[in-house]
Amino acid sequence: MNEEQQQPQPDTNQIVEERRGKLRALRAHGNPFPNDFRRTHLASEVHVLGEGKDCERLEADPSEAAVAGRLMLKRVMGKASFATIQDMSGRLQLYITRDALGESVYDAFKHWDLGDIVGAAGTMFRTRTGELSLKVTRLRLLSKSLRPLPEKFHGLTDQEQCYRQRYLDLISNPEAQRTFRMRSHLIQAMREFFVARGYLEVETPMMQPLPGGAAARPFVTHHNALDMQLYLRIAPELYLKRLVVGGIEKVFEINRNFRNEGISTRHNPEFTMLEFYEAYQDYEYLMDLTEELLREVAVKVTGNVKLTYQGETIDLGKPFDRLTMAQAIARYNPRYPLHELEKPEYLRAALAPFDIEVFPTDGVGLLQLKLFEQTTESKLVQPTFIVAHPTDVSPLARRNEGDPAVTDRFELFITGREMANGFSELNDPEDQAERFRQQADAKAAGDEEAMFYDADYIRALEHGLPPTAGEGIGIDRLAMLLTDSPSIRDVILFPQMRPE
RNA sequence: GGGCGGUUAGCUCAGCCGGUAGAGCAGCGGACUUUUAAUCCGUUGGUCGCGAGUUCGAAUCUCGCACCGCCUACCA
Repeated sequence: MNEEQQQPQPDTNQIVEERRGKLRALRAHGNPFPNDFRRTHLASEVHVLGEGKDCERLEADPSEAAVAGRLMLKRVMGKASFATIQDMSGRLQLYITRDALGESVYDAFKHWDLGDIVGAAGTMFRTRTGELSLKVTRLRLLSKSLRPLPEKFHGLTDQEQCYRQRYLDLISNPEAQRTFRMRSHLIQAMREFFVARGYLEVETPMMQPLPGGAAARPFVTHHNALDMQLYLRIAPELYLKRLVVGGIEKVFEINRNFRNEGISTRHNPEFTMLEFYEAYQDYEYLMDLTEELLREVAVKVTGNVKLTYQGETIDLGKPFDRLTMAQAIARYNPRYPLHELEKPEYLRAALAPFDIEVFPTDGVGLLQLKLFEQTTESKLVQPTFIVAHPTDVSPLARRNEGDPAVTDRFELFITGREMANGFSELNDPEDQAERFRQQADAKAAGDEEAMFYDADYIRALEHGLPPTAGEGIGIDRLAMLLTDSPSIRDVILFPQMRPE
C-alpha cells in the first residue's frame, strides 16, 4: 500500500464537520475518550434480571445497573428522553430526564449523536408499555463518534460496504451478528467433538518450502534471512500425517489454507479447513464419524438436524447416501444406464456434448469423474457421499484392495457443493513415491496444480505411517449451510476485495 | 476469463420521452417529562462512480474505464 492510500481523505462532509466541532468543544472540557467507566451488566443481563417482574415489583425492589454501549436510537421529548443503546449482548432502553441528571448533563446529552458510545447507570423499571428500561441517574459520553451510522431502520444494505466496512454491518444488521456468532459456535462445536474423542489439536506450518496436500496454485513469498522461496500452504495434510508417524495417532487442525485461484461466491483466497487424522481406522469409519459430526454441530449451532438452505430443506438426520460416481450419475440422470457407465466408448460419447477436455489417455475412472462433474454434482442437494475416486486424481489416497484403479476415498456433497473429502491414507512409501513422480511429471508438462515431489514426506513415510484415515472439511462452506448464507463472503468477516 | 445488472446527499431510495436535483432517515434550529423507526414546525447538505462523445442543453442517450453484485468457467 502506498502513502496516499494510508492518508485519510480530507472529509468535507457536513455531518462529519459538525461532529468534529462537537468533539473540539468536548476536548475543551476534558477528555472526550475517558476510560474509567465500568459497567456492571450487559444489556441481556439486565433483561434477565427484570424478567417476569412487573412495574410494582421493580419499584418495590429496585435493581441497579451500569451499562455501556453504542447509542442507536434517541427520542428527545423536551425534558425527558428515551435512548436505546446496543452492546455485544443486545439492546437496552434508557430513560433520561433533566430532573434525574441535572440541566447541564441533560443538555449535553441532547447534542450527542447516534453512534456515540455512552455509559449509563440507574435503576430498572418498566415503561407504560411494559418495556424493561433503565431510569438513568448517571450518564457519560465515553467515545465520540465522528461519522454517521447507516440508516437506523433499513441498516446497511450495500453489500460491498458490508464487506469492506464489516463493523458497520455488525453494528446495524443483526443478521450479520447472528451469522458470525454461529460460525464461531460451529468451530467451537467441532473442537469439542474431536477433543471429546481424544484427538489432539495442533498447528502446522502455514509457510511451507513445498506446498502439498492438495491440487491447487499456491501463493509464493520470500524469506529474507533464509533467502528462500516459501509458499503459503494449500493444505496441512502432509504435516499432519508426519505427526501421525510421530505417534500423535488422533490429531486435528482448524486453520487457514491459501489458494491462488479465482474469487467467487464459493471461493475466497484464504479459507478455513478442518483436517483430522486417526490411526487404525479407514474411510468407512470416517463416513460414519462425519455423519455424527455434522448432526452434532448442526444441533449445537442451529438446534436442529434439519436445515433450510436458500429455501431448500436439508436433512442431516437421515443416513447419508453412499454412491459411486457411476451409481450417482445413473440415479440422477436416468438417460445414462448404469451398466453402460463402465464402458469407455460410451462415456466418451456421453461427454462429447459438453465443452470439456477429454484426453485419449483418460481411463474409465477419469471419464466417469468428468461426466459426474458435468451432470450430477450440482444435483446432490441432500448429503451424499461419493466413493471410489480414480487413483489418478487421488495421489495421497490408499488404493482399493479389490480394484487398484480406484481409491478408498469419499467426497461429501451437500447443496451441490463439496463439503468434505476423506480417505484411507496411502501409507506405502514406495507407492507414494511413484505417485509423486507422476504428479511431478504432470507439473513438468504444464499442470500448474499438480503436486511437488516431497522427498521429506517420503522419508517420514519410510519410518512407517500406521494405517490411517484422514479427512478435510471446509468450514466456510459448512458455515454457509448452517447460516443459510448465499455467499462465502457472508461468513468471512473480512473477505478479499479489490482495493477501493 | 466470459455474460448480465448496478453505481444519484453520511445512509435507504425516487428521478418517465434529454430541459439543469428530490423524498425519508441522520444533522442543525424550535415545541414536547413514558417514547418505540417517537411526533410536529422550520432548515443545511449533491463534481448524479470517472473520462470522452452526441446535443442549444446530459443524472437521463452512446462509447470507454473503475469498482461492486449475480450467473458462468477453474477450484474447496
